[in-house]
Amino acid sequence: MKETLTHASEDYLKAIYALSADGVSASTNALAARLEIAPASVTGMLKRLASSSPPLVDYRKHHGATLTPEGERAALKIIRRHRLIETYLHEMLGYPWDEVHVEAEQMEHAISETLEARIDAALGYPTHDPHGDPIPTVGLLMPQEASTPLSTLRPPQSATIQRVNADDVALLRYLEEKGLVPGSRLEARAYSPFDGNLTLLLNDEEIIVGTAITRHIFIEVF
Amino acid sequence: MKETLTHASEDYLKAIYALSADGVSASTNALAARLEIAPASVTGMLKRLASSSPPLVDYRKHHGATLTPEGERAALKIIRRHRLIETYLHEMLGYPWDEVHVEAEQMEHAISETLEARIDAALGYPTHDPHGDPIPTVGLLMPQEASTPLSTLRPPQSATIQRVNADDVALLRYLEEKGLVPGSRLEARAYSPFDGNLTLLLNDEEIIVGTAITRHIFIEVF
DNA sequence: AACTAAATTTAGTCAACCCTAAATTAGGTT
DNA sequence: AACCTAATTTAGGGTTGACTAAATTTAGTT
Repeated sequence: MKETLTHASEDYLKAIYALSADGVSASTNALAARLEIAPASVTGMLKRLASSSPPLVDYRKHHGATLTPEGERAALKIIRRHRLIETYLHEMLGYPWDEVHVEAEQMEHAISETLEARIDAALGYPTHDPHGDPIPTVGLLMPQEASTPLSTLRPPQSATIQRVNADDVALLRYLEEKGLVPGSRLEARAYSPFDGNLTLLLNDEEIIVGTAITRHIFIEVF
Repeated sequence: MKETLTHASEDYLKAIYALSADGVSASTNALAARLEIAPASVTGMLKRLASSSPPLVDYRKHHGATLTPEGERAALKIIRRHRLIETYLHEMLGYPWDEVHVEAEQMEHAISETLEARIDAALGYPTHDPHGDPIPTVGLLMPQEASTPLSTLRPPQSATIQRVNADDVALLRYLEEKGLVPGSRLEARAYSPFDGNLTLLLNDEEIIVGTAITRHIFIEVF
């Protein structure tokens, strides 16, 4: 029951987890796109993951894959590790938030359970990573939290940024510069229909952001 | 010129570095024993390392391998990384010194140059790891330091422990418990010939240690 | 110089992952 | 119901890095 997974398997499980929202299976092509490998390679790996013991995915030809309970546990374990590492790099080593993802992507496959626990403790058992994503618990439960896209905010509503969902380094750098990071408070001043631009009051400054940005930011309205 | 090395290659280079003292080549069998793989597998890898561009080892059939300048640079890079990680785990995350090696063995293949530099800075540019081994410089020079085995100490000499050369977790744990760690001062009280036992004064206590222990400890006499 | 034991290499396999190109299937449209 | 396209799988390869068993080389001993 303790067979160590290969790096590639771990990456697949993470990707399947990310692509399959409530029961919807992750398609071969979607996985190939996300992992930047050829679709044919995905087929091969899905077969392997499905025929391992215990099986980590349920795989139906031409219908993609979903995680088995074991597969989901494995996925959550890696996601937890990834987010703890991101948080550690950011908080303890001064890593800029746009760089933590790439580094964590490598490290998550290389640290022991022990180190994971020490990192967790050193950080004071954090619940969210630098992008605002929830960190799965030690028991491997993913905290579910409602969140609304910033694109739905309308004057005169106010909100706090909860989570920023983006991989693009340039975008992250831009967002940080503007102060569009988890925890920031903002107020909608104007909304322009058709283009979806929002005028926001943030740190006493007004900024105008389009949907290409507001799509990636999730908020808690108050 | 920047082709990334595989994990296995890095492990081989480290092993060859460790086994080849001044020009002496590392034999196939010695490498196999150290890496815990079959000798035949070593032959295959040595050929690959020798025929890569640039070649990382000089390999002569039946005569083992030595590192080329490129191979040595690569080896020192990994050793530096390994020792920085060991030091970090020990100093910043409270890892016991007997556990740092195993963890670093995995992590050394997974961290970026950037993270290496941040770790180095966070530690204040340390020169030695928790076992007292010198950390190669950023310029990849290995500090050479003379050191005498504790087994050669004789009453009434005194010395400081400089370095402890052991992988065995149980031994390391024992040594730490007794205070036989780098930096400790000790004084030889008695030496018994034939069995080589040394009676040492250490932290106001007398302990008797045999050659199985004194062999692994290196000192600076004063 | 011949023999032998130890060290090393060759030869043949295997598993994990990736690839491209060709074949097939699913599912929506006419 | 036949057809087309997009999604997917099959088929055939390639690389890395390990294995075992058999063959060979080296080096030490007689």
